[in-house]
Amino acid sequence: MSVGIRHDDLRRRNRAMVISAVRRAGQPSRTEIAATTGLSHSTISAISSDLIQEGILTESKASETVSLKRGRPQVGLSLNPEAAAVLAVVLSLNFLSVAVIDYAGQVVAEEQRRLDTLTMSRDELIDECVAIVRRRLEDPDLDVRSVARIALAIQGITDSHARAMLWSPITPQTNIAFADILEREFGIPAIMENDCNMMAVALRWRDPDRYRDDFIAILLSHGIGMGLVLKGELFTGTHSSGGEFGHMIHRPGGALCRCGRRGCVEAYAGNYAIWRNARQLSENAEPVADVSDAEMRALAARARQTDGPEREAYRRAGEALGFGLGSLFALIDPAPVAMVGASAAAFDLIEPALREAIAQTAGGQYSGSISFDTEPNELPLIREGCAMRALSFVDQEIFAPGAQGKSSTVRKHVA
Amino acid sequence: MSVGIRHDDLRRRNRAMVISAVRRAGQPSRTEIAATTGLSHSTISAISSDLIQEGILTESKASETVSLKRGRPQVGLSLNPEAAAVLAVVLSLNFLSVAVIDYAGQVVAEEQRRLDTLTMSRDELIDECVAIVRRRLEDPDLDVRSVARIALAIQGITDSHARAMLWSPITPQTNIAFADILEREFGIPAIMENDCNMMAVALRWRDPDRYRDDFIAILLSHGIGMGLVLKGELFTGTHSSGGEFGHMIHRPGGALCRCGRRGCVEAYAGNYAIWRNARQLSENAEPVADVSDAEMRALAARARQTDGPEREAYRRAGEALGFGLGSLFALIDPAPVAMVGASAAAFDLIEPALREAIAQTAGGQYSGSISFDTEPNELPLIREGCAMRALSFVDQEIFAPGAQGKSSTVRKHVA
DNA sequence: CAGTATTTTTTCGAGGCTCGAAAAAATAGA
DNA sequence: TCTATTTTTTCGAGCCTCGAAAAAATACTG
Repeated sequence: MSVGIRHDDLRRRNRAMVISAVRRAGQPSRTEIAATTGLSHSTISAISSDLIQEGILTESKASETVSLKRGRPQVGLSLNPEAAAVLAVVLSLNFLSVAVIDYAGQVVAEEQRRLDTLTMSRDELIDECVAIVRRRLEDPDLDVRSVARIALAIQGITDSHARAMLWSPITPQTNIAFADILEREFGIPAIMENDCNMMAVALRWRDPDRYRDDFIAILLSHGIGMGLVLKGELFTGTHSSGGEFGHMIHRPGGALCRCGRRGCVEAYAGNYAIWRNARQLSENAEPVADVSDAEMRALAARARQTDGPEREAYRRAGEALGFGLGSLFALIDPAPVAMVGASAAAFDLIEPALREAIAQTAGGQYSGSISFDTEPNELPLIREGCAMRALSFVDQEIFAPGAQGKSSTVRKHVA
Repeated sequence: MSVGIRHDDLRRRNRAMVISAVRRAGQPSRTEIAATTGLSHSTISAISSDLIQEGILTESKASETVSLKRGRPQVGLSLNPEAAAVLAVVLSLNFLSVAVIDYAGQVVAEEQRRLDTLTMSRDELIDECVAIVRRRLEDPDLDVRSVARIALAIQGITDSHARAMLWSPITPQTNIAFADILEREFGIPAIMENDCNMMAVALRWRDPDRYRDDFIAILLSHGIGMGLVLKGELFTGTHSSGGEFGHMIHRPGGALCRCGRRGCVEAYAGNYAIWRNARQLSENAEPVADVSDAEMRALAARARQTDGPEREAYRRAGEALGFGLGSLFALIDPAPVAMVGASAAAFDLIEPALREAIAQTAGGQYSGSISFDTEPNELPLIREGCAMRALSFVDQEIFAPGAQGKSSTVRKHVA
């Protein structure tokens, strides 16, 4: 059962709320914060004065343009970029990238590397991640003491405690506790997140009007992934990152999937599946390890040109996605969908069959109202989500801590 | 964004927590409550003394048997049965029942009625519900002023605000705002809930060890329904009661479902589907309106006796349920499952194919650890859940109200 | 049976927090 | 320069929770 509210929780929670209001609004005045949080002006005044003194917020002569109004002008509050920094590490197929982000959310440094993740050993994989983080931390421009959090996103399944990668299509290795490893190595709290979940987090920040409380982000790539936000909360499984939309069953006993099972949505809609069908190979043909973006673009071009096996392959992908979404909508009610990843550029080929399939399912009654948006470039999205995730942690756990963490390293250096 | 915590919320929340602790534990002492809530002894003392004075809790010389210990004996706190009462109304196929439950959770009166729901008009349906409630409220043994809530459970889809039935298999009528109707008629707050969700609520109260934070209740009946608890919360759709497990797609374009679509899980696992397959009718055959329990028992008996079409029908039901659960487990991770309803008595016929199917899905890696429990009698479960739902409302909204509701009718009569 | 040990519950003062009202600050218009 | 207006801070009041100590209620002990 949930625990009672202690007296000191009050301040902590309201501090967190003020910080979060500032992060959302950018440069709100105290009055605006009072309005959005529902707290009184006096309380906001007290809390924000604390936060400014601690170096977490700064005053900035806000909205000079809007000072057409009479009366004392509003003073904008903004996040102090120097209050902390976080690292966002993204590990995907044959690619590793890291970005340093200041407390206000600006990227201050980054580095990218090509790897051969499929053939690397466990230790090589770990070493590369540790090394790229170390290089960033050794950057003389960066105050290492200010780095408060490392967030690592990976394609694949992570555990629900955000500690480890359990399984990933980018490597044959399994169960690597990246978060624990980085934490031990650098003494900085780390979390391990699923890439699609981070896409969803980023979409929420990018377009809060469209992606508010309930929406779905689907990654159309070599595999099929999903990030799901329900009732304003990232939806995760109880043991793992969950939301393995790509491995819902489309046709029992059907096409061979990369996961070794049969009939998964991915076995019809993943790049390898589209490629396999376009070449008219058997459904039992072993999934290929990778199909280049260029090759997929060529497939899509041919599909647009002539009504051949390529077009049929995309049609089947749409059908699988449609029935999958239909089953999903039976469980959670329809919501806006973002199609992310290289194959989202071919969504025109996928959409007709997808809509036709949804119309045959329980979600069909709403099928007109279901809207799709496409975003071909997943990497920036994942990195952005990762950064926001890490920053939210700093907001809540470090700058609005429970009694035990009152004197953290980070706070000291700012004061 | 969530709202700030005002100062007066504190007491309210902690009051609610104390009440809920008492409801869960039965007869806890103040010391026990302090332990489970994490609040100090002084706080618990203050709050419970308030609650006793207001007639919500009563002291009861607790645990006379356990008074073997030294020291001042613990005084048990329990819910005052007279503090309030709620009505639990359950409307299912051809059947209407109502129960009056006191604040401590004991049934004090009940009434049941057979109807012909499939042929009744909208007004007849509403009138029957209003009439049965009125008869209970006119009972001279009942203090009407103490009735604080009416909860109505129905098979079918309800809206997410718990106001209306949107669609139900028990009647051709749609969109009946039962909650609003009852509320207007009697001036008592009412809610409209989905039957399977109430099953899940009841299971949590009955066996909190097994059904704690994550579990699934599946109704195997004429149709297939589901109640889902995730992270300790009842899972509902954003617009409707959600969790329409029975209408996930098992085989695209497959057997004809009662909902008019094709290939739903229910079209293989609902009573009418089993009956249809056992008779070796076409998958396109119109679903029959009802199959009697006796007939289903006869089918099951034949299936156990000889390896004929009956056994095959149950096998197909198991397969559909298995693939459906497998897809569900891809999204939410495996969890304990309760199979409820008359067909749960035939679960021995269903289970082998079900497990075999799950093993072929993403949930398969855990298939050994997935445990099923059966409960053939859904009605008591639904009523129990309904009652607990209504009582929880009274606990939280009436006895631990926000500033506006401080002087409710109910409170006055108790004081 | 009186005295002691033990456990539960209440009492009481201290310390925090939020709130509303009033004051102070900062600007635009007259 | 003065006034109106809006934002922000200040200040006292009112709650709430907490810890420590006191009070209450029982079992053990000789």
